[in-house]
Amino acid sequence: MRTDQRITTAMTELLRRQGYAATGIQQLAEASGAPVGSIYHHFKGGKRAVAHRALEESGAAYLELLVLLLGRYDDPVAGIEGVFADAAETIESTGWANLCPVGTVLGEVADVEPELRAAGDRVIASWIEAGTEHYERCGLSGPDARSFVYALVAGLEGAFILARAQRSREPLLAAGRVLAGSLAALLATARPG
Amino acid sequence: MRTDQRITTAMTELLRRQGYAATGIQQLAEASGAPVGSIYHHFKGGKRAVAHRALEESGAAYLELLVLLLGRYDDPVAGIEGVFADAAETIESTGWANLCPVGTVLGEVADVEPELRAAGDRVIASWIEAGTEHYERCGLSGPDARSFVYALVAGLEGAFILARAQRSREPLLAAGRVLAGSLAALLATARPG
DNA sequence: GTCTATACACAGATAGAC
DNA sequence: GTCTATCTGTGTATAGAC
Repeated sequence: MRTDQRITTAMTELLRRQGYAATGIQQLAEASGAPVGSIYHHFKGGKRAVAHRALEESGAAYLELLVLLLGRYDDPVAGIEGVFADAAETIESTGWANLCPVGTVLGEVADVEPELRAAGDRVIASWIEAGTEHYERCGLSGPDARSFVYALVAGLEGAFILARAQRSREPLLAAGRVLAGSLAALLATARPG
Repeated sequence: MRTDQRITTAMTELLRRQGYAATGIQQLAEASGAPVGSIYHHFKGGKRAVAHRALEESGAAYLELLVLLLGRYDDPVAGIEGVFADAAETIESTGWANLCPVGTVLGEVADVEPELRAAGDRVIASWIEAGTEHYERCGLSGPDARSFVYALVAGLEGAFILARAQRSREPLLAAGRVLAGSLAALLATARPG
């Protein structure tokens, strides 16, 4: 694997576990196997630039994953419960590590790192757009689809936090159940009968 | 105001804005007006102890606030939309600062600060318990109430992140709309007719 | 209980040999 | 493109005068 890719991947993992501020260049060097000088060679902007790349990469990966997971079932309602159940299983099996560095980092730096906030903004916008199209194809109106996707992403990110804090799958399973019910109700009114 | 209270209050504000790792003792001293030595005098455990206290205090404050806001309307569904609308207005008027230091800090330190994670766990448990009782009184079954409260708290925390990242009220308003609809559906099946 | 000075480790970043 | 040594600032924490 190329050096810059190894650095980005290591950064993603560190952001997941401990966030942006607590992650040091030295630690990144150890985790990636690349010496400090190499990091600055590949990323002129230093730590911030590496994090920027890591957010973009994670954002794109989750965009693919989300669409894949949601489309896995014929029934959209089952798809929602499936996504949350999968997340619950994964998060426990990783020892309650965060699944999404984007949410963690944005919560931490949105007020103090304009560049990273803007990168996260673009990532989230891409999720909302793709999700909205997905649920429009399922039969929801544009506004309903968009609202539901915001609730879905917010519910996922929030439930990640609760699940990690409580070391329990319950927050994810509960949020999935409620959002699945919500989608069922929206679909029922959208295509009555 | 007492010195230890000033320190705790300043820490809460700093945690909100920039999280735990990025907040230094020196910065806390400046923000609180108390010199470094006084911080260590009042909080033997240093930075971690101050953050611990700040989380407990914020948790208790939000417990009161949440119950107050939810009970403000006779109609529980209107209460949900009211909470999210209020949050949207407040978050914008503060320049997109985080409203809840608990979520931010937990996302950042859950894997690396066991003491703070445990403190946050207790705070969240207190929210879930109080919220569950509230919605049981509204007519939901115990399991439905508990699931809905998890979805509610997760939706709030997640929407805070999205709203700050996008500098938009839309995530909060959208999540509120969806969760209000979800509660309406749950109430309709709980007390038919 | 308040405040200053300081110890010691480590941060991010850079220069320059290889 | 890789790696080492190092610069400068800041981090947490403490000792001890007041």
